[in-house]
Amino acid sequence: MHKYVTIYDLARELNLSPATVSRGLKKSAQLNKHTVQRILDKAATMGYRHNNFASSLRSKRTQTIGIIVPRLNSNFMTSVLAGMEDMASKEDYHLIISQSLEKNELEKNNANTMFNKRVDGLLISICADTTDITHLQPFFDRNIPVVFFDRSFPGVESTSVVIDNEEAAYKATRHLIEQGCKKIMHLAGNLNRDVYADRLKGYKRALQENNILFNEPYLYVSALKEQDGINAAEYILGMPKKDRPDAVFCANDMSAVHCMVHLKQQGIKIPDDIAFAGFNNDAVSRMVEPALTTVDYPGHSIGEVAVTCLINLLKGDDTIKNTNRIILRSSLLTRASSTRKL
Amino acid sequence: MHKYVTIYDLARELNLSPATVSRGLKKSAQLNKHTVQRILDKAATMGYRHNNFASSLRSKRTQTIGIIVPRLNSNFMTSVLAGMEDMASKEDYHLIISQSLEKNELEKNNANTMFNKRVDGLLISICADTTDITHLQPFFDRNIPVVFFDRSFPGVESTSVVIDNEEAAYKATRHLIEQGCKKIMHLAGNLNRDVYADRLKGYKRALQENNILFNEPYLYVSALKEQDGINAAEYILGMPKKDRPDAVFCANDMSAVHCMVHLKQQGIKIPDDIAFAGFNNDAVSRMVEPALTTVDYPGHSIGEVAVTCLINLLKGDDTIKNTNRIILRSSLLTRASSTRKL
DNA sequence: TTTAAATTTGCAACCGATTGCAATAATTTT
DNA sequence: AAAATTATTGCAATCGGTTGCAAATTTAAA
Repeated sequence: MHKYVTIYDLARELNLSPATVSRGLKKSAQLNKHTVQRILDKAATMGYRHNNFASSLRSKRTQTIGIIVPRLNSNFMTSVLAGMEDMASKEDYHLIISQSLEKNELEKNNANTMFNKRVDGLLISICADTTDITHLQPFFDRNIPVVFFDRSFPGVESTSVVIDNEEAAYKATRHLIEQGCKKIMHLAGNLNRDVYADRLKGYKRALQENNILFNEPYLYVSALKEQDGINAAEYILGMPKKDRPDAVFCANDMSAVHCMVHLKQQGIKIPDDIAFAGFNNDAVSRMVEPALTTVDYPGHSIGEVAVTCLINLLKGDDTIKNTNRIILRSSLLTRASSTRKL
Repeated sequence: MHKYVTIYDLARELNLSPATVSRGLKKSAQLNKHTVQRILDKAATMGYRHNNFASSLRSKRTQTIGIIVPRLNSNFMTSVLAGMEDMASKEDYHLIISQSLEKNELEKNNANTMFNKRVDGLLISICADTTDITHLQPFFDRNIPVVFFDRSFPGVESTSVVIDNEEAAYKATRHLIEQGCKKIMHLAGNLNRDVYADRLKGYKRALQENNILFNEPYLYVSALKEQDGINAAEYILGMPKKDRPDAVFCANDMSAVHCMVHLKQQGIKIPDDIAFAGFNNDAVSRMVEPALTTVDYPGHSIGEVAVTCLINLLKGDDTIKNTNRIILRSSLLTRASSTRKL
């Protein structure tokens, strides 16, 4: 069982002081280049490893960014994380990832853990049933930067990195209208989350601009999970035939796919009877038949931008401090589920 | 901007020594219960937060478990993580999660980071192109326990938590045979990974027991990704009709679904022309039409067991040290993709 | 009541890296 | 050659808990 090599061990071997070794290991310019090289060489041969605890204890920096997401289980989220990882490692930051599973309780716990682990900054996409962000207060109190991504919290001062959900939803809905649909239903998510509220707005705007009245029964709010898609399908099937929608715009792909599949099993033709559009461009959107029209969400970029933004805050860049909303472009991917031969 | 409260602050306020406060905060039995309560109360009112660095520096324990997975992006993996999280938090351990994206290079980096972060133990599911585990040597050298889960490494001494892939594959294949299929193809993953090698073995055993000769062209090895499923479909379509398989057993759901969908688009009837079975019980298996017969993989349990096992090792439980393979039960979920009306 | 035993609490030396300031050594300048 | 700079390196305090051992206090036994 090896013991850990410390800067004291190196110092002894090299006849230098620990202070010099410490500086040498980070290639301090104030040291003789030759000395630096000797230190690095010796460190390599002796198998020295930096001790983050000693370092963080003293310097009060951890080079760690905490990340809290609702769920890791989506194509979108993994892209976001990949983008974050890319940027962070370039700047020598590590990530600690945790998921709230859409439960406020867990989100609180995670925030607490992150705080105790003394992350230098926090990236968070808040979960569905979060109604206040007092659990982030410790971060605010100590000026630990927090950046929201994807789902931000209304009225918060921190920077958030998002897409224009209203616009994306508008485009998707308009596309359905252009395909000749007039009775468009919307499967919305939890309207407390601005992403879903905004998508609803975009949907309504598209209707309005095309002189279609918003029809309350065509709004179906749920958690957008597997079962919710099926329930929505049942809801549609329960309507008198003449009242059934001729298109459904869903706030995520998961619910869209399940709804679609369930309707298909009941003999409904997609897109001819009912056209479909989703949101996220998850893998399932390409798997289902017909392939699902959806909004391509630039996950990787969101991740990169969020980390960049956070690191700028850590560096004390004030120009970013004032920017409290960064909006990235998304685009509509038109596929067979909504393409009608007019 | 608040300052952090330390045990010295508490000690001063309470007229106690820092040592006593330290013990009080962890409810040491050697302290007077009343004193402990006073300490906890004061800590709460003063907003004391434990400093992990100081603590870890001294105690050489971090209460952190490192986790390296190939990809987070699957139902199976998130279940595993949820299971791990459940167990770990019960024992006051935190998790650091990272993904190798199936790249050995990244896996090495991640292992290195974990090591530098001084995780108390490591849980790892090795990636597809890992051929040696020298990057884990630092852990072995320092007796930091490593537990493999799902995908272990052949010949390694560490404990691994897995399912009986051979048996599961055997059952799936036998099921296809029972449905009357005789020309059964197998989409295998990277055969360097024992999970995939074992599934191939189980497949072969089922054939053998039913006097079906293993036919080389019916083995298709790939990375089992989206495109690979499609390629496999093309491969099948490229065969003379009479040689085409009447069933396909895939080593994961992703490839199965894409292969199925692609074949369907070419007019092949599932399950009548070709029956399908997958592996993992991912969400997509329930989404596709017809729903995919698959092997239910007890992700949550694997996670729980792996963590329990690791924590036992950390506690120095030797009975576990000798157990170097824990095998969990899996079961076959029969769905429409393989059910033939005989 | 005295003594032994058990219960509580404190002392002080860590853990390993960081950093302001001082000291020494090497170069330049006068 | 002496003085002034500049380049290198070291001293020593510090970060905040932890823990073996001793000291002090309380309780039980004699």
